[in-house]
Amino acid sequence: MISTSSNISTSAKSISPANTACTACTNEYCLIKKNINSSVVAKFTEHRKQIRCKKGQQFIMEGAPVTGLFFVLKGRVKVLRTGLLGKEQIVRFAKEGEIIGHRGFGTGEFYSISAVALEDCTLCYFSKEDVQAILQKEPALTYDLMLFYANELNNSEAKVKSLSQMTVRERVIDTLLYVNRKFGQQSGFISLLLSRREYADYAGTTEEQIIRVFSALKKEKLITTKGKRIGIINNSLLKLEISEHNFYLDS
DNA sequence: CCATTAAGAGTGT
DNA sequence: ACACTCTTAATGG
Repeated sequence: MISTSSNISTSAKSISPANTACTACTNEYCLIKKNINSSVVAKFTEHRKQIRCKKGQQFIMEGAPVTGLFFVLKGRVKVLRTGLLGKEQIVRFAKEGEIIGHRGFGTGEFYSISAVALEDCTLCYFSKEDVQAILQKEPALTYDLMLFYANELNNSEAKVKSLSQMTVRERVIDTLLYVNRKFGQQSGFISLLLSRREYADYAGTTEEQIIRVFSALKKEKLITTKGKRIGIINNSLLKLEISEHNFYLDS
């Protein structure tokens, strides 16, 4: 994808000009950015740290003590819980502007989830103490966070239902629609690259089942695949198939 | 640039 | 779940 010219980029990455202030941030979905006009929030953001994360890198470890809160500035992330025999259950996927690690607040001393970068990411980090202080002082921000929590709860309830009441095929379709809705398509394929294994970990099945359902859907001309890439051909038919479970949408 | 290897996608049992 | 083939991506000269 990238041209063959080699040594130009080597020096660039060690420089860190990019601790751009939140005021200059282009990320309109971020709760902090949304409330940046408050002077209290603006001051709070001075303590922000920016972290770069390579693809595959884990930046929150389940069971580790809670130290702070992450916002995704750029890139995509998977949030997961590890089950009994190291089997991982992907709880959700996150993109720009989303919050990771928010459950550790209040009584929680330890992270209940792990988070790993699906692509090269840059994250914004705030310490637990800073976040707790700002939430006491800034109702508008706290309210926005509460809305986020409510939405998260709705999603997780929907997920319980999908895992307990849907067939494998329906869960796979549900997963495809979710990822497609959230990340969209680019030139006919879902813009987020996931392995079959990761689809399985989200849908609560095995890799083999995912592959089989995918090839069935492919035969039925509902989707198309090219390597890891998945394209949705007939969105409305797919929706129809799970409509009796009336999933109401999460973003 | 090509050759070798490793990783992941598919399929049958 | 396992074994196997086939395809694609990564590595190294």
